[in-house]
Amino acid sequence: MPRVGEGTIVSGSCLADVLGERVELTPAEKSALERLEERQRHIRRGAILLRENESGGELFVLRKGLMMSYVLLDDGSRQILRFLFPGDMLGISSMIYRESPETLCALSDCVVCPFDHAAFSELLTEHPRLAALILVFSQIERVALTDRLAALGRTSAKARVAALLLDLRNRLRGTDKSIDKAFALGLTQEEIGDATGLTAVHVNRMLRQLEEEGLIGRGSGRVTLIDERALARAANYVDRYEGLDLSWLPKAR
Amino acid sequence: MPRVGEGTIVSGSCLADVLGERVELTPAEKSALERLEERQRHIRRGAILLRENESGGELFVLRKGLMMSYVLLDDGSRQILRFLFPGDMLGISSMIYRESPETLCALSDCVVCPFDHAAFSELLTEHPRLAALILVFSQIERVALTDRLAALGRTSAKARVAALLLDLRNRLRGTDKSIDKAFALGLTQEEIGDATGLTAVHVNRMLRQLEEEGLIGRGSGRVTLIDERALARAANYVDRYEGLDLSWLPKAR
DNA sequence: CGCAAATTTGAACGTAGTCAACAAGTGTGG
DNA sequence: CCACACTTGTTGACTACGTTCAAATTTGCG
Repeated sequence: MPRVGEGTIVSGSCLADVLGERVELTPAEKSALERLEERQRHIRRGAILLRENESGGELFVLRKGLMMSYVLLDDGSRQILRFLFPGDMLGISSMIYRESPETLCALSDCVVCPFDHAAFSELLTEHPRLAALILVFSQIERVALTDRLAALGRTSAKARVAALLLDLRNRLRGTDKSIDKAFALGLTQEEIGDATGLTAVHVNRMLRQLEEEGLIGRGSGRVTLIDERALARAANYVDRYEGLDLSWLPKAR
Repeated sequence: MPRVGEGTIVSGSCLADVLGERVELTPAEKSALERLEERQRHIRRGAILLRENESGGELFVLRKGLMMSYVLLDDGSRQILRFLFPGDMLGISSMIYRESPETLCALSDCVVCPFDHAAFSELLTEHPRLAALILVFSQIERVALTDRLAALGRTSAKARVAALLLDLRNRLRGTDKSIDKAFALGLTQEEIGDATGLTAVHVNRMLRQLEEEGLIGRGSGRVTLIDERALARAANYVDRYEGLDLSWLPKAR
């Protein structure tokens, strides 16, 4: 994909790529999705796209980079809710609430495509099958959240860290097929802690322990999943982007 | 509402009641929702409507009673994901996955209305505004889950128990306006623990502590929220059924 | 190269878990 | 109507996982 500048229009749609992996999209559907990604905005690492309790006039499709959503509690601690990858739709919840329930923040330099509420609303009415697919992805996200809920409620620190590593790798592979066992995780241990409900100090100990047990390797900011089977076992991990049944989807328009 | 027997057809729709609180439904929309609740099934306390990893051929609307969804981890522990109240739609996730990611279980004697995938799919295509509303409720549920994720990841045992009590009361009040400060919680301390990621023993201590501090009262299976303000403060609680903006919804058909 | 951020490690502490015993309900069948 | 069994709730003593605090070390960036 060519490198593009602020505001440049490029063909293609990350969202269409993601949805297109699940169903064969019609030309009308593709062009409707492309329209959502007509505009683009480049944002820097650390930039906040939308702040908790502020109102968000726009939705976004993440086209490039890694982002996260989080909430701050009033003791100042942070809970990272979700990592966001290219093709993910951002800010649906900011649309249904007057004040956003979460902050959207870039973990690397990113490219996002903003579109407004009306465009989203129109998409839902004009393309019932896409509406259903958006509901499907909303449910996948919901189930992924319940997995994490169970992890925080009922599993050990080591299991949570292992689950995060597996999930991150799998989701990164979604957009970069060259990733296999090793990858740059692009998160600080502080961030891993805020995602898993642990302190940075304890995350460090758990990573070390996973390394000593031969489950992972580490070096120069990269992690290698050495014994994936054992990791998945330690983590109770299920890939929620597999095992889908979309046979019930309505006809495309 | 008259007491009805197995298979009896009654007018009205719990789902329409819930959605109707947010928008003015058209007659066509109402009748489409009523069609989902044509059949009813009575289930006993403790009955399992759908088991994790089994395939669910149907969706349901909960019409009466209290249910929960949970997952079991392979060490045998349980994480309760969500409590389900009248008007809630159950089993959407069992529709998009070949195997259900969660178990649905009745906490009291319940009445549910089963409908099939085709009926749901048809609803989405025939009524774009209802499709959007279902997406809205899916997002509310998602945000409620992120609140709980933050609670499990970053708050104390006492805060989690307080949050559960507040949430339960608020949701019960959704269907029974007579409930104010006192209510029968209908959960064992074991269940409260499985929802909050604690042990039953520790839940007991936290309830006692909340009682000793004068935040709640307890007696004969009922809980009274004495100092609601202090409870909400202790719990970081936000009611996610408030503060909605649905002005962007598409036109009704 | 120099500084700030991130990682690493150790020691002490505390929240919540575990185990165990008992009490109080709850429902069932005699 | 009571006796019995079983579930649920209550309490105490002990344990352990993860946190906190502090300091040293490494990394990465301007």
